Amino acid sequence: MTKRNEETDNLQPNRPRAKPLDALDRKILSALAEDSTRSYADLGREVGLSAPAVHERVKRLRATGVIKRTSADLHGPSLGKDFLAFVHVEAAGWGKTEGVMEMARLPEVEEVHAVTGDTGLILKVRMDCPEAMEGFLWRIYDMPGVRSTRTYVVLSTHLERGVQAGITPELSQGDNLK
Amino acid sequence: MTKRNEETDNLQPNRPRAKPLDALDRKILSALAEDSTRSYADLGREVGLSAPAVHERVKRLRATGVIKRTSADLHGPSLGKDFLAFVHVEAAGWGKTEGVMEMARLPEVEEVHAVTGDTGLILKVRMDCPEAMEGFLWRIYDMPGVRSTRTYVVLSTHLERGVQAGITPELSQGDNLK
DNA sequence: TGATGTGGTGAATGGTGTTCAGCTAACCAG
DNA sequence: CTGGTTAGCTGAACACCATTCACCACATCA
Repeated sequence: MTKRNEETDNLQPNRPRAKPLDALDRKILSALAEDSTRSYADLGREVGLSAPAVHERVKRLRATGVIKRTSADLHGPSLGKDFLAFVHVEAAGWGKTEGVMEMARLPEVEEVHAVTGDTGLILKVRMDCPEAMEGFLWRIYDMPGVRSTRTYVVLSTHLERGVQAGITPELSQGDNLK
Repeated sequence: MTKRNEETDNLQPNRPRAKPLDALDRKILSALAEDSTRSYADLGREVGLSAPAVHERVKRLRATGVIKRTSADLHGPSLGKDFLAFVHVEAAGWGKTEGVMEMARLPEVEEVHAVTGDTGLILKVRMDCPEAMEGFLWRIYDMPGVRSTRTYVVLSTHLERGVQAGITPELSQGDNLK
């Protein structure tokens, strides 16, 4: 029944961050990042807490935006999207303006990043077939300011996962020692 | 409890695919990709089915691998991972051998793709700070066969989402007409 | 036409999410 | 040192939801 509060996702670094995430939080996050269908009782058994305690923490992690959302990860090829590519876009003079939002609206686009280096924008796009790619690139070129693109077609994906919680102690420099 | 069966992800188009995914399946998938905490009764109300019917379909979609898993999407900066980058790796003579698996074991690495174009491998990596990036690149260079790398530091992310179900009818060319 | 299988429904049930009152320990002010 | 306040955990209670089941409708096919 969780409401969709996705507007606070990665736009703001999340305002109401009061608690600095202790080791138990990280364990819970790590487990939920792997499989969010596990019961609170189950998680509690693993980290040494009661079910309501785990529930309380997860609720807080959601509210503070540490858990952006919980989603089903779909298999591209099963949905007819056999074609994955990264597209580097070189555009003139729009930092985070209209053009970026326009790209984000295209259903093929999964990621849009502004980057340093020999390009300005990196897009991750997934679609049916190479022909669809051609049409997609035309649409990109139609956008004002787009100078050039470079496409990297993915031949095989060997790893594709979300943000890792990272339970290694050296990652957090003052959390669980209290 | 889901094991990491990422090696069968888009290498095979998934074996036990019997059903060709009708429009209702896509609606359900689209909804679950947005928010997998919604109840079956709720989903059923949206697509016009009873709760057990939706449950049956979701169970099948899981079994056939269309739903790879359901996971909590974490917020990098809240976990101390403020630094995101794409690394292009040029390596000599290993297609999908040991080196790729070695990279996938590094906790900073979120994605590994073999691509066409002026590079061989694209890595998506997330870590604490630029200093960590330096150490990471050293480890990459230590791997046998690595010739060169090119790093694109992400300045801002404007979109980051999973595979879209794509309910637009023209995407599937012969699915729901039976 | 009758057998078979697929996929749906509504009702029943067991498990899980969720709430609540109370307990404990830490912290702070007096 | 002591009393008040707060944060966070626990076990019990409750409501809701996932899951199962028997039954049914419809399409397919011998």
